[in-house]
Amino acid sequence: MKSAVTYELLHKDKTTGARRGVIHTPNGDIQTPVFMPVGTQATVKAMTPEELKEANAQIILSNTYHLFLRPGHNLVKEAGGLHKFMNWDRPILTDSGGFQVFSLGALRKIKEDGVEFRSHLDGSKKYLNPEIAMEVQEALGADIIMAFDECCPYPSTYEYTKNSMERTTRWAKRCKDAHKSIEKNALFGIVQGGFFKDLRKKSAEDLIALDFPGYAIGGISVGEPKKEFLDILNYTAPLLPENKPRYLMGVGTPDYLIESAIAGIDMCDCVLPTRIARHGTAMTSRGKVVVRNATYERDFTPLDPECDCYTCRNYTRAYIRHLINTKEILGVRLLSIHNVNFLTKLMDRVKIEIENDNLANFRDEFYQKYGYEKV
RNA sequence: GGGUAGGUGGUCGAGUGGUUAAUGGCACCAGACUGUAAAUCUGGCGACGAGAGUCUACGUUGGUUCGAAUCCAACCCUGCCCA
Repeated sequence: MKSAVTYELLHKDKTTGARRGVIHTPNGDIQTPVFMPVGTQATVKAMTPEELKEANAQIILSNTYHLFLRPGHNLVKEAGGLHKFMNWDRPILTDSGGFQVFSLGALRKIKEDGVEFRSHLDGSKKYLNPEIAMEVQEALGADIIMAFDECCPYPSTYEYTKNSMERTTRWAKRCKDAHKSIEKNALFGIVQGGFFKDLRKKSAEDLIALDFPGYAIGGISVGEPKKEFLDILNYTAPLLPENKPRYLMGVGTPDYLIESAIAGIDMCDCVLPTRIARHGTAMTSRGKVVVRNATYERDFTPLDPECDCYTCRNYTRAYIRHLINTKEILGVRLLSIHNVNFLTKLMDRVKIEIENDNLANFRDEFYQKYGYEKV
């Protein structure tokens, strides 16, 4: 049976090995490497689908756990699926709820069969396991769905990480067995193993044996130093099949996105651009601009002089600072629009640099301009 | 004119003899944020000082007391009620 999602490699950067490709999905093609904005509750906070398209967002994320609690996957199914429900006709990826096993730490209990949650909304008991995560995600109807996993905290012991990783692999098998709508959505496996290379290798091997149509790396970018992040990323990414999409979960910052592409990653997602937008910060070609700070009170220039997004074409730092400081909704909207644009444009640039076999140079230029230190 | 309630740090407002440079909220100033429990959270917020610390502060002036934002007196100002 044909997988819902396939990967086509177009070009490999000769200096780094970064991959320029296309992911074919039921709702259209995705040019990679790609940054995917996160819309946990069936909306990328503060942005309309039209604005996302104008920002050249090719695919967005949504979340099993959150939609399971509210409004319920059956309601979304009744609405005609997530695409129709939220008026987004491009690809969607749903996360499995595995990240909530991590982020809702105190509110959940992990067992072999699955995870018992206390709802963060009302404290009621909820239950997710591989089979339920599949049922929910199939009802939502995303193009790419994720295996139910556990994302380990940093730091975790070897023993804890090993047990967790092995359970995640068992869960992945159960997800695969439970997954029915193979032609409608592709199920990706998630490599775990924390910060231990032998565990990463074992996880990758066991998951590859299960033959998923795509693979994710989970459990990094969870608070560790950048050096450790790069170490595990650069070790793990090459373990994954060449002919399938590689997805690094939860990244992130501009430098991490470039490093990910260099490591041979095709897809990344992150809440960061929209979250820091809500908290008053813009990502720009010259580094972070905390536009709510007093220094921008009389700065009548755009957020980023090199940006041509809707926000930068029309509004000044001083005005956006005023909107943020007066808690006007428009401030959050304008910053979100800009930040998502910034990252999608960054990835557009990365694609061109890969095609020109120039990604390594571009990274160095970018680091210098943005103000990052090389690790 | 009489009565009454009150005047506290940028602001609103606690405190009614000592552990009070003075609770809180807001405003303001920073920081954090990476598969979203996040339009959230953390810290700072009298002056000088790197710091220990020093100084100046609760309408004004005087007084009581070892010690006062807190008690007393006079005065100034504000709200409300009565003339």
